[in-house]
Amino acid sequence: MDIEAALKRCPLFSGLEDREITEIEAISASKRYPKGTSIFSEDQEAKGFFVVISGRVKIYKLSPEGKEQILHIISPGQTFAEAALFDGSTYPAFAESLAETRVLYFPKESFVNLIRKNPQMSLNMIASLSHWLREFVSLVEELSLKDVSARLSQYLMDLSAQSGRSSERGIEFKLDISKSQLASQLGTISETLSRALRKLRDRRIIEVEGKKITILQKDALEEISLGIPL
Amino acid sequence: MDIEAALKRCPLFSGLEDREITEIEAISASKRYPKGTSIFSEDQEAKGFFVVISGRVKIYKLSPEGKEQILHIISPGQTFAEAALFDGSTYPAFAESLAETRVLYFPKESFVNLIRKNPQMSLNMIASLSHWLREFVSLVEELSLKDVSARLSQYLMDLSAQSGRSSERGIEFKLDISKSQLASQLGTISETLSRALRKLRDRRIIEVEGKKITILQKDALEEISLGIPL
DNA sequence: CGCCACATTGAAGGCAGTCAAAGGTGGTGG
DNA sequence: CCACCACCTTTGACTGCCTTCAATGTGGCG
Repeated sequence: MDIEAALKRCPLFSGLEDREITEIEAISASKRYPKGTSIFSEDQEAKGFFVVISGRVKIYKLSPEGKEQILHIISPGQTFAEAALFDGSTYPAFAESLAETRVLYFPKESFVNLIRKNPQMSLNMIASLSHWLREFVSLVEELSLKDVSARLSQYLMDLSAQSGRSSERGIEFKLDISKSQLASQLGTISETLSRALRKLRDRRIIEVEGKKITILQKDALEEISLGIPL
Repeated sequence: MDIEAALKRCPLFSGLEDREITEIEAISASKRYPKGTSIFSEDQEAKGFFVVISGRVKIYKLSPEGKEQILHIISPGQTFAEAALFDGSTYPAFAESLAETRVLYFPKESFVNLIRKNPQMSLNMIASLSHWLREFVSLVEELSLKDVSARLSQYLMDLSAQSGRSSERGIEFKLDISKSQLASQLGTISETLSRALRKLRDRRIIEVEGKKITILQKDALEEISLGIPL
């Protein structure tokens, strides 16, 4: 993955001149993290923010007992920890690479200056933060108002819409993370996720083969995702 | 409550000239909602955003079965629905007045123009969104990783820090919303909240008299809020 | 081939939600 | 001023979803 290509398809930098992109690149530092490396920890001082070039990063919280709640998984071209630069002085969660990952790192000071000088970037930042906010509203809604089956169904619907391809049996796609990580993202644990998947399988709504999922009854899955009782 | 006073202590407009404040006021419309009035509904087209002048507004989600999750309660001087203007075209939740409420309403188009022209306001908006984001991270953490007692204790600690006064028995303050609304904000229902309060009372950690709370053992309350088992 | 992390399944227990009923409170109109 | 009513709050009994604990299965990789 090329650095400039990643920057250009990053919403935060869209609508900028090549000249400006070059300027932006100039204040950044490239960093590399092997799989499973901590990028920053909760409450650590927020000295900069990140753009993922390749690999993937999970942003998560931990309970005192060690249960993990994934807030978001960041893919190439996406940014993270922007908000930490503008409110408070620490990162609000943990960040860890899920695979070998390359990022661009932007030190707080120079990036804030850049934004001050560049109205277009301000607007992009507002759009980006607004989008994050909407995602968090969804997450809160799901955690508070829906059961695990509904959350799982929603996730499967979303993933199928974005990476599914129809086969003769239904819509087919692969989970892009391990099932225990998926459990963390859905606010539950792997045992419960396993049982929820099995229930959907037993009712012939989906098929599961390792990471491969086939949606057999899209309508039924959607109903469950909306929280309509079984 | 005076309109100009409310605008001036609104973080979104801080650092602006009086001239600019006047300009801002010019594009807004004043609206009044009796207690319990819907201001907008989920999925309704987002045509503007709001500043609360007086009264209070709850932003909330509803489950299909009618359970309510309050996302935030907005007090005078605070804004809401800004993010809806910059991502997607609909409001992501419901808004309803908790008391007789006056707001300033800013139509989307003219407000977006204002922001485009005013870099300081862009920065304020970024700060404001970043702050919201941090609050939502906390909410997700609490809902997913903490039990009702911990969430309640956290809430009481926060409220006591902001409006408590020490008496001879402990730190005293009043709940600023009804207990059923508090339950909704904590992601539970009034029966469960009632039992959680009773448990704290039985253990002589707090005293409860209607809306009046006295914290007798701050240390114990803090431990519970951190999720340390009883 | 054997290890190790991931995944699945079963049994048991707990926290919180549901249902139902009784007590309390504030506001309104007679 | 008081009585009534609507709404909020509390309590009890019960249910159920999810977690915990424990054990077994499985697949990829050195």
